[in-house]
Amino acid sequence: MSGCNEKNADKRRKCVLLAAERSFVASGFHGARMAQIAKEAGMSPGHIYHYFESKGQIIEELIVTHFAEKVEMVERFEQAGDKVVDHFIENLETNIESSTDPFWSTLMLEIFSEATRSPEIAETLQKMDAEIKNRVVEALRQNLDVEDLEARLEIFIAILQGIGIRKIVAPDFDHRARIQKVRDVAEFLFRQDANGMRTAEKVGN
Amino acid sequence: MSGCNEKNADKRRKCVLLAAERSFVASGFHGARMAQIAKEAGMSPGHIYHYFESKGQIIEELIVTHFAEKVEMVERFEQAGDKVVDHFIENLETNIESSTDPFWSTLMLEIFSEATRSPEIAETLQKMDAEIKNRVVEALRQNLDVEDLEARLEIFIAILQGIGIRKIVAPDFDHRARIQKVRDVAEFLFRQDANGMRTAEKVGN
Amino acid sequence: MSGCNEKNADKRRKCVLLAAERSFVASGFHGARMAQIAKEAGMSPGHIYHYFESKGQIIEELIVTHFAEKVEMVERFEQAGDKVVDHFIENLETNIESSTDPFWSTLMLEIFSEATRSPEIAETLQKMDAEIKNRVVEALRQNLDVEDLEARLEIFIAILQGIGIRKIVAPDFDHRARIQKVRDVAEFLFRQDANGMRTAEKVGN
Amino acid sequence: MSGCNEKNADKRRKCVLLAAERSFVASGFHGARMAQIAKEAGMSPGHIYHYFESKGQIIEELIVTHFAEKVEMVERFEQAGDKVVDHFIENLETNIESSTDPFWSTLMLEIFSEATRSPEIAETLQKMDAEIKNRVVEALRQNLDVEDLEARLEIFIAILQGIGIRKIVAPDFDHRARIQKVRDVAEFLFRQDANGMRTAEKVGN
DNA sequence: CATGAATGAGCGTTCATTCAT
DNA sequence: AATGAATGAACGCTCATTCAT
Repeated sequence: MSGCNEKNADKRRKCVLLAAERSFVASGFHGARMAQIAKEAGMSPGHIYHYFESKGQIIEELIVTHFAEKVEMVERFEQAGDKVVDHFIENLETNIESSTDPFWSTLMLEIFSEATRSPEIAETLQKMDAEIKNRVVEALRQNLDVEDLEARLEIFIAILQGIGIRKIVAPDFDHRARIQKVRDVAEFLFRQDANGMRTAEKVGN
Repeated sequence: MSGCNEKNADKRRKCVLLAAERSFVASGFHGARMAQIAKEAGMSPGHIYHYFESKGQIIEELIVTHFAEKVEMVERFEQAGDKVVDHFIENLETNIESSTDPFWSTLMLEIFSEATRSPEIAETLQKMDAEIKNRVVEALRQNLDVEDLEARLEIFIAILQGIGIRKIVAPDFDHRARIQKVRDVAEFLFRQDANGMRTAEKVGN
Repeated sequence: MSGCNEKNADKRRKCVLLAAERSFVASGFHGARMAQIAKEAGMSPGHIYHYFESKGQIIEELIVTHFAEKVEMVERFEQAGDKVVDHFIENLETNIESSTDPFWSTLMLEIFSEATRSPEIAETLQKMDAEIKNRVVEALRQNLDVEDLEARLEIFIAILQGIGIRKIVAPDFDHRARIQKVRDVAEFLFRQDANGMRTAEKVGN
Repeated sequence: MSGCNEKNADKRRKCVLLAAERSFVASGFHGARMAQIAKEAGMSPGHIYHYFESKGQIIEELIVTHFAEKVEMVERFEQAGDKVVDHFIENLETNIESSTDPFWSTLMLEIFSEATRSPEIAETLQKMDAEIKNRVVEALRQNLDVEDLEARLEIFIAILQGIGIRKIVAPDFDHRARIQKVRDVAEFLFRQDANGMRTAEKVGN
């Protein structure tokens, strides 16, 4: 389909990863054929094995790469100092988009699905997920109850991952409305006053 | 393993569906073998084709069945009249549990994953999802802005589906804390005062 | 080529072994293709895997079977009591033929060749060879020096195995002359008088 | 591993043959990969095709070379005049060793094995074997019955080739004992007195 | 002369599906 | 209705060989 006329070996390798990614999104890990990936990468099936030992290795590398990108995203938050929450909510749309574009959603679905039956992939997944969460908690902790923060973050990540699924299951739904609502929930979850004051209100009831 | 000595044809058929379900949860749609399903159902591989035309048909039927169960759940809500939200939030834990137990999560993950590559399954999925959402919106609409309600519901479903993933990715996280936080968000999203009064508060700011 | 219309599973299995044997003789262990074996056995390639786990398993079973036949041959000797040597030399031609027909020679060559690089096959081979030799030594030991007997037997087996090769390398050589000469050497090696007493007796002639 | 920094084309060519030989002994004709041979020869896989048309050609040339060495060995016998047999038996151990060291045995096994499925290799093998035998017969004929001599030689060669196999199949057997016994058989086969005249002369002793 | 990236036919094997019984 | 032996197309992967540089 697309090919890639790079000559540099590293770039050719990256080429295969990109081709594999496209194939996996289109057909799933099991559905995508090495021949399809090869065609997509503009090389022969056999040559892929110069860069990767097996189809499984390509999948694993794709997973690791994807999580590394998420970690980078988190690192950008960390640099926001005590304005983390503001920075986070301001850039919510971008973050949601990067976490849930159909491409990644589909890939993540494959990964999650694969994790339910491959202990190795499950372990990789859990480790990476834990690292990201810990870093975010660290960035957000400030003067808040860490345990409660973790729970709020857990739900927020559930929303992000759930949104990825929603885009597949309900592709016609107005995505701007979706994001706006996520923003409301994010404010509810992370604004200091969102939790602190709520209790007070309840007292008022 | 389990088998099923039913003689009635319909029950034998259901037997296959249950066996397939167990196999799919254990090994995924692609990983589960017809031979495995047959063994689990206590019949020969060939005989499954008396009840189903193909493996794909079994999968499709399983999806339809699963959504029919969700519809039933929704119908129970509908009978709660104007106490829908109270009823819904009171039973939140049960609902979350039934929507996200590992068994269903895994199956749903398979279904979502399959939907990304099978247009027929994607269509089935979207239709059923839309029906459920419409029914819930209908039950909840009362005196609220329907468009906004749809968005809030969309996010809430995203949370439910996301929680299913979270249980797989972060199995060690305290699930009670997770549910408690979902309850908070549900209250934030659906309590009349949660949105109506919030505005007032904001005005107060 | 030949096929085999057996219905009995055990016989179908044997069918595959025979077909594989023919294929291996014709093309070697590596040269023979599963498709060729399947065709020869009169079944589909896939069906072979109902009877055997892999090509390697077929090879291994063939080797074990072959050696079992050799052991049976040895057992017939054991029953000859103190007439072992006479019985052995009288039936020399039959024994040589059964040990060196082109079919077995070729197969053994494959086995030996394979043994040089597969430790498992080498071990199987060495164990079986040792068992056969021990049994023969036991049968022949009588009142003779066992150590020397072992050496003579070793050379005799070398001749048998060498003859197998000769039939491949020098197929035009008069085989009767070959056998006659082996008989002379066998007499030289195993007749009680052949070593030690020989000279004296022959003098008596 | 070893490489070879020769610049002379002919020597580079020989380099490849030696590398191939080592690879074939280690992994067999089928097991050895062109890449392995290339690495061993210290050049690129592609460059091997400057010297050889194919892997098969390397194998064939190796066989021819090996037999040429045997011919040289025979030529040294020829120069011994009427002391051929004495010379031959005196040097028996050396000859056996050079004919049956594990390196050559393994290679010969590969060659014999290959001959069973490649008519060209079989023909080459048969021609060279015939030439060697004829030359030896010529050297030994003296005053003996040629036909019988050929048969005795045939058996002796069978022993040599069989011994090569024995070293693989029964590596723990005392090799000195093996050689001593071969010497006995060689004397039995080739000493003028060994057949017919033997008895009388021995009496004379 | 020399490289090594690239090819692609072909291998062993799997498994949804069929069909004789 | 029920079996399970049988099929065969298609997969992931290998490796002798080619060829642009």
